[in-house]
Amino acid sequence: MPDLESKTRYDPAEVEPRIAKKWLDSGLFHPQPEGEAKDNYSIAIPPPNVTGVLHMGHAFQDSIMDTLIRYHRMLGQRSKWILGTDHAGIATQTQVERAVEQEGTTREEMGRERFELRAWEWRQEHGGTIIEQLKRLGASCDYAEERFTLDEAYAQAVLKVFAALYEKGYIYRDRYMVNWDPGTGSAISDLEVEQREVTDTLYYVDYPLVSGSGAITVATVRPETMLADTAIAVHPDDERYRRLIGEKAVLPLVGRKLRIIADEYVRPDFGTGALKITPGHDPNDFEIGRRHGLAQPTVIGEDGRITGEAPERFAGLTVSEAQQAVVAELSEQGLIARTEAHVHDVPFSQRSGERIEPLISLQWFMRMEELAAPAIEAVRSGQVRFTPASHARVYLDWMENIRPWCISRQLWWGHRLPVWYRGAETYVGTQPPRGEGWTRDPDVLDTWFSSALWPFVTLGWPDRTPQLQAFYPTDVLVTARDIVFLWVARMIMMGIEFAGQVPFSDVYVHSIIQAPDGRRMSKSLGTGIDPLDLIEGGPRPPVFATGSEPPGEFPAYGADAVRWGLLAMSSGQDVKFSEEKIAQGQQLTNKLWNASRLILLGVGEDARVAVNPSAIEDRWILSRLERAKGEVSGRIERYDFSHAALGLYDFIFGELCDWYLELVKPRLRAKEPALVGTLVHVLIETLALAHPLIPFVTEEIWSHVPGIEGLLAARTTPAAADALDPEAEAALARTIEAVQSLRGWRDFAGVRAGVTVPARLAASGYAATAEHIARLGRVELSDNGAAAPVATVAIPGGVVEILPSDQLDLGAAERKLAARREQLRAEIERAERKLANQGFVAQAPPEVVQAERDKLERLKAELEGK
RNA sequence: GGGCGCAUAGCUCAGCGGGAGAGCGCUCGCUUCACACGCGAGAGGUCCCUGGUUCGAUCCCAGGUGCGCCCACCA
Repeated sequence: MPDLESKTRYDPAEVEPRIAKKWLDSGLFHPQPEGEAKDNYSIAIPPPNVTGVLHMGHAFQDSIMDTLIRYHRMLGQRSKWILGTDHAGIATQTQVERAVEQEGTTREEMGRERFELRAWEWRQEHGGTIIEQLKRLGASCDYAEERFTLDEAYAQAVLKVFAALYEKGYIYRDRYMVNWDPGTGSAISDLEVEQREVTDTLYYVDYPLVSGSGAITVATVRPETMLADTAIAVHPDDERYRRLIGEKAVLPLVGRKLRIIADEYVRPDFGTGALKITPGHDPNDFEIGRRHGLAQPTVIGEDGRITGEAPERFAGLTVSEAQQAVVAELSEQGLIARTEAHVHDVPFSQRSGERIEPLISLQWFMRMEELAAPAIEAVRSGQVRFTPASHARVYLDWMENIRPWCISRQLWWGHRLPVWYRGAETYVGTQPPRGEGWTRDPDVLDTWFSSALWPFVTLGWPDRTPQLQAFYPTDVLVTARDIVFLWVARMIMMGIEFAGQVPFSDVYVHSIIQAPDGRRMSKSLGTGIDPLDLIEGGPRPPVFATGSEPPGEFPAYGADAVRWGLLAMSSGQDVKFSEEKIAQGQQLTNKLWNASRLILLGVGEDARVAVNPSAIEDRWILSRLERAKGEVSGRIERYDFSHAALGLYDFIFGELCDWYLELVKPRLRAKEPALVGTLVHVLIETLALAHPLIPFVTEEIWSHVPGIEGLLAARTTPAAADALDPEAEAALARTIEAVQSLRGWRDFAGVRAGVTVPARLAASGYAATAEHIARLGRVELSDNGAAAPVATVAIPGGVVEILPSDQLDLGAAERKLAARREQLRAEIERAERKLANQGFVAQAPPEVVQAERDKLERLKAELEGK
């Protein structure tokens, strides 16, 4: 145990690892699965990627969840934070592929079986990192029941769900237009596609008419796809082309004859008003093609190269090579009428960053309407609430227009589809089919398919486990908005369908923390930081540098400071990362540490005395503490973490330290028993109040409080709340204002810091606090009625008259006083004008009018005093 | 093309019908026996613009400007 007396600074680096171990050894984070979910409290962590490392978004999100979990645990609820990791199909497979290539081989060379083994090894090597980082942050997860989405039991549950949805007819196989990601060599879902603005060349290409009478010109940004054109479309009402409908044109370079068709989809005002139709490589053309019964030739393969369906000279070229070749040939033949630059949105893969190649592919899909219906109702009815509430509408809009989900992925790392084929037969089941000659589908499921089951499969579903009984449904899902559709919506649907209840009653959508320059935090952009570098000290990336200073290093702020700072940053909006807030958190921990030293070293060893407030300031701090408890708790419960954090800070700095501890120092030196009781009580309650936000420093101080046993983290807050004490609050508010006025006057009048000034109190309402005013305002009060005051200081309820003293040089202050008088006159005039306004006096609420009158009186009194 | 949000002190942000606040930064003064990662006192703001509602607008309404995000298959 470090020596309280010698440590004038709180040292998180020494304290935090020690405290973390204490918590882990205590078993506190692993609740027994007892009782009912409605009485217990649980949160399922959004499972981080198994081989990932903690980034700022995690640290932020985990600070929020841990605050909630610790808060509810201290309310006496059995609280479980469900922990685990996600296999993260594409992300992990990509990592392993890279590692394998370093070793001089490739995924293909290794073959599926060996590669999967290598991936499991990779998980062994790198899978524990993020869990250890969570512990360092102080996250009170249930580490004893860590789950993984590829665990045997989890995998079985996934297959069971797949088979059940197949039985219901929701899951089916189809040849359909998909988003092909050439980067990962897999289809991906609509949600994994992002639109990016791109400047392309728009080519105007002449397609000669079969009739020989000229040509029809189409505009395209993808000339290479013309190799798969099957028609030309115009708008039925377009006068320019009406006579051509039904005629044919020759597809250049290929020679195929294309019918000219009419379709309302075509926009007459874009390009030439004639659109080439490529059903195999464009989602819109695909639909048009279906309407008109067109063939769907494919000239771009899944490898991103031109296929044999195109003329031989193009086969094997990459898409961009093919574009060059096609444009060259068209130019040669004089078929490119003109070109222009065209800015438009183009789909890219969020996974690989490569441009999506829309193509027709045989994939597994899932129809969503039936599952969506009750999930829509759950939000409409308020069974699931979003915070901020605006997200509910976005969710509903998306759910009401939900489309089929492409769930198969051409990867090796993941849940392999429980589907086998034999000739024309298809078998779907959690166990392999009996009999010979079956081949299993090579594809795996979209990672989000298994994530969608997270809140109940982690608790043992499909078995009816005590865990499920005790902790499902969970209470709140804490997430960023970028995965509301990908994950949250799907969890709600699957939870209702398979676990029979919504998976959580609240969804808290938190802000996204951006880099200080407003860009998103990203390792590749150099705009990210490792939270551990903030906690333990580490390099400060250039974008985090302040001013023109070189970036240097982060100090070791400690986990509490990082947690508090992140909470203080949170809001409904996206926020820029602010190191100042972390620093403010550090100040708070240090302040609390030192305030506790003052108290604990002051009260001595056997200090547990009953709370028996004897002085007005004791009543005041108890009342203020009660208020702070109410505010901080209320804000945590409303997911308003920044105000919870700032409210705590204000109480500790602005009330406990700045005023109460200063007020009671003389009594503390005298070890007045009544004070000791109150002080220790206030310390204990403050630690408990602060613990969910800054758990380490509070737990450490807790262990120094005499007579205390057990962990603060395990303490449950006594229900009985002390009443507020308005009288004491009002008395101290006056006292504080009076002290501040005196200090202000001193500074203003140039009184040296060490000088105590003789004065006379000519004000009512200070019977209990005159001594405080004298000490903190540094005046010596007397009732010397004879001396004429040399100055007066206005305070609530009267004035303090400053008496002559050779320590004072008031001539130096006269100019300043004149300025103050001017200001007072102006304010008086403003107030008088306002009160002369009949509209104001007649229509404003009486208390507002009265407040204005009081203010005028005060101003006048002060002016007269000067 | 739809939808949402934000513009307040040098910086990051609170506030949201009755003459605006915090942290950091800045200025001045303090070895006041818990803390100089501290204490005390200050300076600093046409609360984006234009109209409207109101006795009164930073706050409500309308329009505008600027910035950001989400959704959407227009070559």
